[in-house]
Parts: sequence; structure tokens; C-alpha cells
Amino acid sequence: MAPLDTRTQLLDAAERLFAERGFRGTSVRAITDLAGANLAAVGYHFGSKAELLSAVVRRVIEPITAAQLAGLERLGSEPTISELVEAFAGPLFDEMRADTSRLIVRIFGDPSEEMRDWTGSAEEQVRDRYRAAFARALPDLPAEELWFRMRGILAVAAVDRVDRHNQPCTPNPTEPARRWAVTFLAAAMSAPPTG
Amino acid sequence: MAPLDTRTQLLDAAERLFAERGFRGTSVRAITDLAGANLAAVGYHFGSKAELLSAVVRRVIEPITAAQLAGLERLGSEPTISELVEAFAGPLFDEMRADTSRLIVRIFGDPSEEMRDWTGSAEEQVRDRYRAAFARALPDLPAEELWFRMRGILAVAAVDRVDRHNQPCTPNPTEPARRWAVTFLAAAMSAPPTG
DNA sequence: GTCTATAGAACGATAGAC
DNA sequence: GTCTATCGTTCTATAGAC
Repeated sequence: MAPLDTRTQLLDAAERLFAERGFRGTSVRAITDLAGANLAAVGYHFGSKAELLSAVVRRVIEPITAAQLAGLERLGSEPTISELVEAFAGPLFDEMRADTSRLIVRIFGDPSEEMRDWTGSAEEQVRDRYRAAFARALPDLPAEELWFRMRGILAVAAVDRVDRHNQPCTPNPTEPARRWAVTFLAAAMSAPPTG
Repeated sequence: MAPLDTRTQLLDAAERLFAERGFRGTSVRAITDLAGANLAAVGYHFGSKAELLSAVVRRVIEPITAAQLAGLERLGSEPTISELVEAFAGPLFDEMRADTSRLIVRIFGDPSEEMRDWTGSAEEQVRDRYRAAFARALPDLPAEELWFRMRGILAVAAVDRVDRHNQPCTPNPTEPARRWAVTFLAAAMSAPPTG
């Protein structure tokens, strides 16, 4: 029962509060209180509130991109659309608690400096590799429309987990939403080009 | 060139700033400055900053739900999936500037009191009527999965308009995204049940 | 590493003159 | 309806003792 180190407690508290109340709606005091730490601890461990946010986002995104990359490498050389959707969207359900998806949606909708400061080059690379794989599987689809559709995958996976209940933190029960999403998105990706 | 009344100027300024910077990230001072009004004008015309937000959201949502309802009533008694998608998702493109969709995404992701205070019973009714119409067109789809898919429509329509460029306020050029969305979503809605 | 104390700035709201 | 002036609160960041 040894308590986690202060740094981790701060990350946990901040992840939860940033998701629930947003960055500007969360005070450093609320974070340190929930973490059982002192007000000055954020400054000591992270430098500023904004850098704490960056650390939180990186910690959330990292396992997702890692799982997406591993899933892509596990596929054969000519994967089906459904397999690609499963490998790309699945980790958004498996590696992210439902309450954390709120944080992702908030980042989506926020163009401000602090929310974009976590320099995610890793998930840009993953996205580009999936884009290339989808392009091979859908040779007739123009690049722009493909890009639209990939952003549709992210939108459905992120937003559809947010509202169901307002508070609970169930990690991953059987999660029918995950299977519904794959059905929904595989059909959507397989549609013929709009032309 | 008569200037609009202060109330409207405040609504315009608040709509833009709430979308760009969020509710908590926008000060009353920033709104009144942009509107060319006095700091006290928000209190006089709306009572408080939170009630100004409610008025902004109602003004954004109203034409969307009205167009969705009109579109539904224009359809025959046995519409196709594609027609239903067009009627439901189309107004999200036609009646909403791309920069305003940011505000919708922020509301999606924010469970706080102020962001839910605009008592939207009108768009709940519209949603329920579309849900019934989709249920008739998709008799084998369980109600829960149908609900998941309808939230998918909202997710794609709202999120997919946010990121393309960061700033511009182009109202509606030819907007290929609208047609891509209907293709994408009609295929997704038509998928057989996950079972 | 952890704490107290506080500086310094910004905020929402409102009273009251015009 | 519009304005000025200001109250009381809350915020982040940090200096400095332990």
C-alpha cells in the first residue's frame, strides 16, 4: 500500500480533472488537493500547469499509438478494410478509459497553444502509415476523401464514448461500443468514392 | 451601415470567442471589447456570462433543428437510409459555419453545468423523430446499436469540420465535406447489425 | 522534495451617476 | 441603455524556510 510517488499522483489527478472540467476550468489547487500534494508541487515537478497538461496528454496518447503501430505490423501485406479499421480504431477503445476520451474530445476542439503543445510526432507517423495502408486497400478513393474518412474514424471513436453516462470510470467491460464502432466504420470506409 | 444593436453584437462576439477559446477561456471583457460595448453590457442584457452562453447556443442550435425537422417532413413515408442521413446531417453543414462547429464540439465534451444549461428540448424531439424513422428503415437493428450510430452521425458532422484550417470563416463554399459525409454515413448506417 | 506565504494579475459582478 | 469605478474573489507562479 505504499503511496505512489507525487509525480504520478499529480498526473492521475490532472488527467481526471482536465477531462472533467477542462484545462482552464481546473485550478492547480484542485489538482494538488486531489493528489494529496502541496500547491507548489506542480511547479516543482512539471514547471507549470501547461507543462503538466503536456505530460498528461503524452501519457494518454502513447499507449494508443503504440498499440496502433503494433496492430498494423501484425497485419499481412494485403489487409482487408475491416482489419485496418479494427487495428486503427480498436486501441482507442482498449487503451483509453471512457472518461479519458473526454480529454481527447476537448483537445480536438481546442486550438489554443497549451492544448497543442505536446508535439505529437509519433501519432502523426502512425496516422501516415495507416493512411498509406488504407490508400492501398482503397485505390480508387481520392486522397482528400480518404483523409476525411480517417478523421471520421477518430471522431466516432472519441465522441461516441463520451456521453453514455456522465461520470463512471468503468475501464473496459465487454464494451459493445467497440464492436459497433468497427461495424459502423468498416462499412463507412468501404463505401465507393463520392465522385 | 447602421450598427447592429448591442445585444446582437454581444451574441456575435461571444459566439466567436466561445468557439475559439472556450467558455472559461473567454473573459467578459474580451467579449465586450470585440463587440464594441461596455463591460457592464453583458450583465444588463443577459444577466451573467453563463446566461449569455445559453443564448448563444440556442441561437446556433435553433436553425439546425428547424432544418432537420423540415427535411424530415419533406421525405416520403418510406425514405431510404441515404435520404434520412442527408436530411439529418445536411443541416449540420448548411446551417452552421465551420468555425461554429468548434463550439458544438466543446459542448459535446463538457459536462459542466453552464454548458448544459440551454435546455434543448427541441432538438431532443427532432432526434427522437429521426430515431423512429431510422428504426423503421432498419427494422433488424437493435435500438441500442441504432442510438450508437446516430451519435456517430453527429460526431462525424461536428468534428470533421473543425480542424481543416484553424481560423477561416468561409460560410459554405461548395463544401465537398458535406457530400463526403453523406457517402460515409449512409454506408455506415446501412451496415448490417453487429449481432 | 515539501512546505508556507505572498506577490501580482485577472476575473465576474454590480452599485450608482448620467 | 450606457458608462465608470470598484469590490471581493480566485488564479498561477515563486521566493525562501525546512
